[in-house]
Amino acid sequence: MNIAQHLSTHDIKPSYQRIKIYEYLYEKMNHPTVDVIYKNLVGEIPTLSKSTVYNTLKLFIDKGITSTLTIEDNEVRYDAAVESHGHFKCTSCGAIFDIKYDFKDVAMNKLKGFEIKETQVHVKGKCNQCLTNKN
Amino acid sequence: MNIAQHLSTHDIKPSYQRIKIYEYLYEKMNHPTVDVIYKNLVGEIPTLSKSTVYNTLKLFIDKGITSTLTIEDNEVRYDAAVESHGHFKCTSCGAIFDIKYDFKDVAMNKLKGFEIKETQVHVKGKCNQCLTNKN
DNA sequence: TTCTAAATTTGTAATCATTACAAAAATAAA
DNA sequence: TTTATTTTTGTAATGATTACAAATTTAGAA
Repeated sequence: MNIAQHLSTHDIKPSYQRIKIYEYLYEKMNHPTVDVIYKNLVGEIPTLSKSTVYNTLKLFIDKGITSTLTIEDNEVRYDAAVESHGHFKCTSCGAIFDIKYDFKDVAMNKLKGFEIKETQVHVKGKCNQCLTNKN
Repeated sequence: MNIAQHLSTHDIKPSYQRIKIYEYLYEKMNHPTVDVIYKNLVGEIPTLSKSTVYNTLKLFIDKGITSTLTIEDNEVRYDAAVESHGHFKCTSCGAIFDIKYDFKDVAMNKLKGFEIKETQVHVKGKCNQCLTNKN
C-alpha cells in the first residue's frame, strides 16, 4: 500500500504528519485512541501536536478512509478499516479483536423502510487467552 | 411495576431521588442522557443535583437494573431495559428505536472459546418518518 | 423520643477529552 | 523572491464526568 497515493486518491494532501498517522493506523490495526497515536508518534515527530492528531483523524473520517468505534463510554478509537465489521473487547487484557458479521443478520427485518447508513456491533467479554490463563 | 419494591429487590434503598430517576427511565423509555434526566426532574425536585443523577445511575448499573448505550461518541445514554437489544438512531430527527436481534446471529461463530458478557448493536440512518417527510 | 452512626444528597473543585482559534511554519503559486 | 494558501502547532475554552467534603436525611439504639 502506497500511503501517500491512498491519501491523494481520497482528496487528502499527503503531508508528513498525515502519512505517519495513517501509516500507524493502517499498519498497527490496533484501534488506537488519540492519545495512543500521539504517544507513539511524538518520538519520531517531536513537534507533533495533539491538535494535529485530532484534525487529521477528523479529515480522514470526512474523506471516508477511517472509522471510529466507541466500545467503552469515553473512549473513542480509530480504525483504518471502513467496511462494516464488529469488535470484541476483552475486559481482562483490553485487546480488541475484529469480528465479521453479516449485515443483514442484524435484525434488519425490524427496520423495513429505514435507510441504514452505518452499523456497529460491540461485544465484550473475556478472550480465549485470558480464560486459559485465568486472568 | 412497583418501583420502590423493584429497587429493594435489587439491593437499592428506595430513596425519593432514586425512585424518581428510575421512574423517569422506566416510564419514558427514551434513552435519555444525564442532562435530559436532570432537566426533566429538577422542576419536581428543585434541590436535585447532577451529582445525584450520576451517582444514582452508576448505582443502578452496578446493581444491574440499568444499561448504557453510546451510539454517538460523547453521548452516553441510559436505559431501564437490560436485556440484550439493539438501537437505531435516526440521524435526522435524533429519535432512538429499540431493535431486537438474535444474540447468536451476531457472528458468534467467530468467537469460539470466548466468554461473552455483553453485546451492543447500533445502527444509524434515517427513520421511516423522516424519509417520507424528506427531512 | 433523643442521640448517634450510617447512608444519601448536594455543591464545588478537579480532571480529562475534545474543540476553538489564532499564530507560526510549511507549501504552492505567481 | 514574494504572496497566498494550507497545514501544523500551542494555548485557551468548553463540556462531561469524577472526586470529595459538607450538609442533610434516614435508621437504629438507648
